[in-house]
Formats: sequence, structure tokens, C-alpha cells
Amino acid sequence: MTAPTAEALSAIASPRRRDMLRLMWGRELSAGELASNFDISWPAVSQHLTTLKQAGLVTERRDGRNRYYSSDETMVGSLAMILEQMWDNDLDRLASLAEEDERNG
Amino acid sequence: MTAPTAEALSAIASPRRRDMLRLMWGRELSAGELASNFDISWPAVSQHLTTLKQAGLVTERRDGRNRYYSSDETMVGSLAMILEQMWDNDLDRLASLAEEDERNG
DNA sequence: TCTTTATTTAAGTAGCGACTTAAATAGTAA
DNA sequence: TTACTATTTAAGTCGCTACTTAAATAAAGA
Repeated sequence: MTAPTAEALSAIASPRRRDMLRLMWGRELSAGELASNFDISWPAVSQHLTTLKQAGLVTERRDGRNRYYSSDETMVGSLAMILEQMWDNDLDRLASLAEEDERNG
Repeated sequence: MTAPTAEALSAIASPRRRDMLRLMWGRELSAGELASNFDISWPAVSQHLTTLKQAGLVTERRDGRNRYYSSDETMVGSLAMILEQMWDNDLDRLASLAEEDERNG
């Protein structure tokens, strides 16, 4: 669960990908429709979509020769929760380590 | 408010910086104490600290020849909130744009 | 089948970011 | 002042990431 989180964090850290996520928010867009909103090449958009897909931030649906993408609606809430959990978990872990440190002098 | 958020997002996207933030959680550490926890050079740590400071994720206190750093305790909550707000704001903006689009055919 | 459309994969370039070592700054102490 | 400690700034290297164009795949229609 740590790895996918880190992936999602760096995925969402990119302004370009945040713009893409917003455009796909609440609706499906084909790769081409999405790409037409940007001044970069289609392959560049496709590559970002792959990154977002791997991070679990978008879903892909194939229909004929089109591929439709949409932001995962639970994403923001999940990311916020995941951030907090990541912190909680790590704080617990660090607390244990600190105790051990003290015991070991 | 968009710029600092983006800064915080990419700052926290780095595993190294997340580790640093965790070590400084709930306590102050001098730059040197912090650096001794990592296998990278002190300048590298110093550079990460600058990044975190610019993103508003850590505070710096100078005392003599030491500089003490600490994670900003409100950070995680803020980041989560900011993420949600960023989305809400942008969704509002996109909604307005969509309406305008429809009006303009 | 051949062509067109939608999209990805491949291969390469350029800029950025994480690191390095060396030098500079700044505070304290002798 | 000189020396020492803590830390940063400077300058350079290297790998990763965002992009590019060209080629490949895959679906659908003539």
C-alpha cells in the first residue's frame, strides 16, 4: 500500500496531469478528446494517461477503436486519507523505533 | 494559493523528503542531526530542507551556529484540505467554463 | 482486402532534480 | 585574530521525466 500511494503522489504532483484529471472529472473522455485540450502531442497525453492509470487515478474503458478515460471519483478522498494514514503508520513505526533506541542506549 | 500547493505536492512526492518530514515530526532536529540519519551528503540534506521550507512544510529556528528544523504539524491536515479545495475550486471554475461553452455553442 | 481513424509503442532529445565535492559563510571559543 | 564547528552556496554530473516524431497496432468501413 506504500508503493501505490507514492505513485499516486508523484502522479498528482504534475500540473499537467492534474489538469487532465480535472478535465476527466465526472465524465468520460476519449484519449483524443482529452488530447485536443492540450498543446502537446497525443503520444505525450497517452503517456500521462498510462502514468495516471498505473497510479490508480483514472479508469479506462475500451469501446471499438476508442478508449475512454475518467478520473476515479474516490481519488481525492482516498489521497487525503492515504496521506493521513501514511503519516499515522509511519509515526507508529517511528515511535517503536524510538523506544527501541532508548532501550539500546 | 495554487502555487504553494503545487509546491507542497511535489515536495511531499519525494520519498527522501517524506522520510525527513517524519524524522522531524513532533520534535526539532538540527540540520546535522537530521543529516546523520541519511547516507547522503549534508549539502544534499540542506537542499531538501530548502525545498521543504519553501513549500511551507517545515519551520526553521536559528540558534547560535545551529539551525533547527521541525515539520509543520498542521501540514498533513492542510494538504488534505488543500487537495479537496483545489478540486472544489477547479470544479467550480470548470462548471462555469462549461456553461459558457454551452451558451457560445 | 485496402484505407481510414484512434491510439499506443518506440526511440531519441532536452531540461530538471538529486546527488556529489569544494568553497564560502557565520557563529563560537581559544 | 586564529581556529573550529555547523551549515549553506556553488558548480558540476547523472539519471529521470516530459516531451518530440516516426512507426506499429487495432478496430471499422469501403
